[in-house]
Amino acid sequence: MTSTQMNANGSIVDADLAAKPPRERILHAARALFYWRGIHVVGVEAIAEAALTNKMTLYRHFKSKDELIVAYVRQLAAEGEGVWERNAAAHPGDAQKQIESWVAYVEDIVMHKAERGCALANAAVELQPDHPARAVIDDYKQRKRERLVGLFSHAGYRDPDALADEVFLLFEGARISIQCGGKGLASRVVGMLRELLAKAERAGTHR
Amino acid sequence: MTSTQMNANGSIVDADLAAKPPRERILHAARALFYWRGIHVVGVEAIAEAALTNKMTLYRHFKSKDELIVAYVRQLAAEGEGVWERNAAAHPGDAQKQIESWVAYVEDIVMHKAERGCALANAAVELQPDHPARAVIDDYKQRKRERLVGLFSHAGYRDPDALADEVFLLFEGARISIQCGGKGLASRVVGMLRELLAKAERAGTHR
DNA sequence: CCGCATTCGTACTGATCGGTAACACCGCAG
DNA sequence: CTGCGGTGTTACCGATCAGTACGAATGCGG
Repeated sequence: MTSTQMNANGSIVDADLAAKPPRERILHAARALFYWRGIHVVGVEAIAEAALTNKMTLYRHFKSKDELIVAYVRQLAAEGEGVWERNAAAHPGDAQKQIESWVAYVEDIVMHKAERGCALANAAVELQPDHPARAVIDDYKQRKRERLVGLFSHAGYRDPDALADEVFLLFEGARISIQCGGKGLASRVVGMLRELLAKAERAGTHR
Repeated sequence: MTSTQMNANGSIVDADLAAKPPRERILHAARALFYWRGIHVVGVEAIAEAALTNKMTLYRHFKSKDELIVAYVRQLAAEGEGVWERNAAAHPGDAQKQIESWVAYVEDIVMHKAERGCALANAAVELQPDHPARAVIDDYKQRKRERLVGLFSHAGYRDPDALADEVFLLFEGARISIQCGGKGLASRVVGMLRELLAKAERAGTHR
């Protein structure tokens, strides 16, 4: 985890960024600009500039802007997977603890991060369905739902599929609602998730 | 309600479109192209062409592309409001029937329309937070939630605010999930809504 | 120290963007 | 018929887009 931050203007605040290899810098800059400003409104020149390099170097590492977009989306998906794996490693065999940890993670996301919503969902909105990055996004979202199902199943919930659907949709709805309507609505999703899980657990145990 | 349709390619299939005044045609074309392809990737020339006119006429009716975007968003919001008002007029004083009608409307949306998600949410994703259209979107989403609260309140549900939040987030999550992951997940939202309302109603009545 | 391959930066290409100027055209009122 | 507002057409503007040619700089093995 780096200490890199970016304000809404897109200017990068990262002291040790210059020390990293160019490809990493470019991906880093693309990530921030794509997220905060949008994929199609950001030109490759702006990305190269934010990465403390130039357009030529960018095209030496990425064949085209589309390929950079795919790399951007892949990076996001890989980080999301990493969160799940670290969570599983932190509480091995304890699905209930993993769930609680995930809810805390969601709380952090909704309250302090993701002020522009889910980067992958935003990318899906901006990209045509046949764009190669869309497959990455769809796979990630599906795998995320499957992880939820597996978690709820292991934790002994009744009907883990339905529970995962509901949790998934609530989370997605919260993230998309952050940018149209503010954080107030989305911040209540954590309480809803906790209550939903508590009720569902009872439904599974008092059979 | 017109019989206008548009395929994913953006070609307009509307016989009596040529008879309408230019401004209406332009808005009509912009709506389809903005929704299916995205706001920033569609140029004004393509819009004018789809509207069976040219760029000059477009700029005679809209000062700039940004103003056209605002008009596009306003049109969407106005239609959404119209649905609510017609629903209220169809079942005057009967909040429960209005809720059921709304759920059926959601089912229709999720199952047959909105294959690219909510047009207003997509616009919010594409536009910067300070774009004038964003205020229209935020207002609409907030009013929509307030309508849900009012409906649930009149129908006698306990804690209509919390219920409206949950319903709202589920619906928003379903719409954003249509385009990343397919219709399978989103189609289950209707059952979740009905079950959620049934449970909440019981909670309000067996006090 | 030199030689060489890789990387970098300037400057460019053709295309397209949003937006405009100038003018021909059409229908309609008088 | 003449005038006139709205529409259509063509050409253009400066800016910016994705992508590239090519020389300058650079690091590194010898």
